[in-house]
Amino acid sequence: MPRIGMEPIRRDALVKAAIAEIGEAGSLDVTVSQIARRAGMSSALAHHYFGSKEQMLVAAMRHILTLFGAEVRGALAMARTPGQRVEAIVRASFSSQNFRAETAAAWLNFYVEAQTSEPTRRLLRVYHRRLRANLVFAFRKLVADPERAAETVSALIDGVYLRQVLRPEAMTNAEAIDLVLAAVDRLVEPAS
Amino acid sequence: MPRIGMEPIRRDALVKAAIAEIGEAGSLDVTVSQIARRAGMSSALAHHYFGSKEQMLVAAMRHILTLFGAEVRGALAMARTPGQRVEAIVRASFSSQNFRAETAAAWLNFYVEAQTSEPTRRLLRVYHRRLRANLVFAFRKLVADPERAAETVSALIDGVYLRQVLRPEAMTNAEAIDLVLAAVDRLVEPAS
DNA sequence: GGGTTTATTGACTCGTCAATCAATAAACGG
DNA sequence: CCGTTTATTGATTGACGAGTCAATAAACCC
Repeated sequence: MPRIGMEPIRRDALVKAAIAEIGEAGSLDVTVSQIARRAGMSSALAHHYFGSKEQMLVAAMRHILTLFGAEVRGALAMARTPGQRVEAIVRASFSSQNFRAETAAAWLNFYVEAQTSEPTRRLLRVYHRRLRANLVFAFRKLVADPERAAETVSALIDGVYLRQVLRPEAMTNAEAIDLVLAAVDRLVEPAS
Repeated sequence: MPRIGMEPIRRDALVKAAIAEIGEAGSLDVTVSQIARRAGMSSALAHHYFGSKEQMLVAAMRHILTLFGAEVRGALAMARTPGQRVEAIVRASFSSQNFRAETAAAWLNFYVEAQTSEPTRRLLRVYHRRLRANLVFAFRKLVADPERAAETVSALIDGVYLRQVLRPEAMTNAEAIDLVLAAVDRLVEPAS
């Protein structure tokens, strides 16, 4: 049976299965067996390709961050004015792709993991740095203190996500975008 | 050896030990044995008084929320104007008591736990509701849409906490208060 | 002061789970 | 073709941890 060149296919399937499983369970306490079963293979094979559970989870996280980064870049490419850049970032952050209970759950758990796993922490910091840099750049022409504005908006985004975990029914992604953009308006207007 | 009337003392010691242990580990994956040892007793005794690990963790969380609620109430009692009420809530949220890496870590883990534990979820929702009600009341005389302002500020507070988990050195509690109060000013000013 | 209640623990059970291994088999390469 | 590499899994190991239990003993109560 062994067709060759399985490695990338298997790894990919495992990463996707891991994300689905984490989202569904709402926790990182998912077993390698569960993930492997969902990806259609034995747990032994999962270990064969990833070596350890931690490395598998890091790969899953990297995958999510990559998708997210691509979405932000795509939205930014369309923006012409500084205001549009901020809006693009906010909209990408709450795209229906990203703003779902299971994705929020996965994020939350990565934060927890980051407290004890150095690679995870590094990855999350990279994401933070990028988001922040994008926001600072966008705010540079809009407000007196772009660093502070960027800090405020990114904290606000994270906060809205956190609430999504606890009460998924409380806010749609359109409402989330409204809320954050309204706050952005307030941050910007007084300076103009 | 058995002095009587130990129950409240033991329960109290366990709750405090649990919080300390969770904060130190940065995770809810702490064993009952660890907690019990820190509290100076056997794990069997911990089970005797709490029945299960979950109940112990819920008690720990309730304790944190009680302290937090008391602090907010105390600060609110001193406030005379609506603006002072908002400020009181923000300051209490980031009091040096609360705004520490280990407390933030405990919070974060309670959010995770809430995804699978109904009692935990209930408790977190109660906290959210109270904070929100306090903010809405304070904002009523200050802005056109107090609900939205309350939502924005509480999300902002949660977001700043979340960042504290990942980069405890990035922000002092004074800076956190500054950041949030500056945003509050922006939310309020345009309406006046 | 004997029976009941409360405090306390060491030892044990029972699950679970990450990780390893040995075995099987197909594909590949010269 | 035959030796090596790649794919794959069932079975097993080893650790760890929640919860239970029986046993000990002090305190309390009539």
